Amino acid sequence: MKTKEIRIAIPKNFSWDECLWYLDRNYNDCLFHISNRSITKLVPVNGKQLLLQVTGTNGELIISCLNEKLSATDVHEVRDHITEWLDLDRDIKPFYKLLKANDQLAFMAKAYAGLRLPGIPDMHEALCWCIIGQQINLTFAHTLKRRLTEQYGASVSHEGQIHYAFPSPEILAGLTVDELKLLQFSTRKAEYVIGVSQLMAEGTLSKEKLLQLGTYEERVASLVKVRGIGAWTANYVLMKSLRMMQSITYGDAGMNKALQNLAGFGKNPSAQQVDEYFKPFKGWEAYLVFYLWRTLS
DNA sequence: CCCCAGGGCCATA
DNA sequence: TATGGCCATGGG
Repeated sequence: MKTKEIRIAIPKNFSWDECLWYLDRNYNDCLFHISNRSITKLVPVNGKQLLLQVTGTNGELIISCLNEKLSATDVHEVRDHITEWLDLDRDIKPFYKLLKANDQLAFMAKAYAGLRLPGIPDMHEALCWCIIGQQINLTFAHTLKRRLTEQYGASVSHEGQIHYAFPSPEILAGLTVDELKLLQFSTRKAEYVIGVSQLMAEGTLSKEKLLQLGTYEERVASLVKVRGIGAWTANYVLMKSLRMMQSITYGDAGMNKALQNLAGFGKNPSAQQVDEYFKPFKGWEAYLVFYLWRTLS
């Protein structure tokens, strides 16, 4: 069943080890498996759930599909998906130049050399993940995500292991608050997840519609109108799903903690303080947030 | 027992 | 507009 391997050349300033380390750090994520320096995950392509295995070697990423034969179109889509997921097309050298110009942050360019910002291409998944993660610790957030995914997500079994995809908007849109409370969602989280899923299932809210809005501010404003989406969630989603590099997750507990550790910030810095600190990193704010998170693990 | 976690809504003034 | 209570749960 194994199809021909797809190979993607590894760009400069990319480290597969850093990528693996970050994705595998401590939380037992339910949406991929890592073993032997390979990541295996389900990826929706052309209406199919492809079980892809990605391995980094010297100079290239090798991707194979474990459960389907790939058409030429599939191959093209897979290549695009992986490239976007791992942010392979970005030249991050300018970011490192900015890091090195900052005494407090210069160490990151070396310590985390080649670390890319992994995305969440599926905006529905990104939104739900944010809602789940609001105001609770990441360990419990991952527990909730796992329960939701194992209960309602599509799955593919391969060599004794079950691989899950995040549940579709249509499935979650049809749930009741009580069904999610059984998984230990709070009433609010349940309402938000169902509400967002309904908007996405009916097409009122979509990545495409968001992309049609020209500016960053318009996109934030559009997202924040939705119940359950505040400034933090909007920025997180623009960062991870639309890959907007100017995203700053204002109020983020992790980011604040890192700024406290590295830059002597107080517990709850204002948006203005954060903006001031980020000012030299124009166009790379999302990467700075991500590297700040990296210091916490 | 307390407080805080990769927040956001809602009531109140 | 600003502030405070509330939410579910686990860990320190």
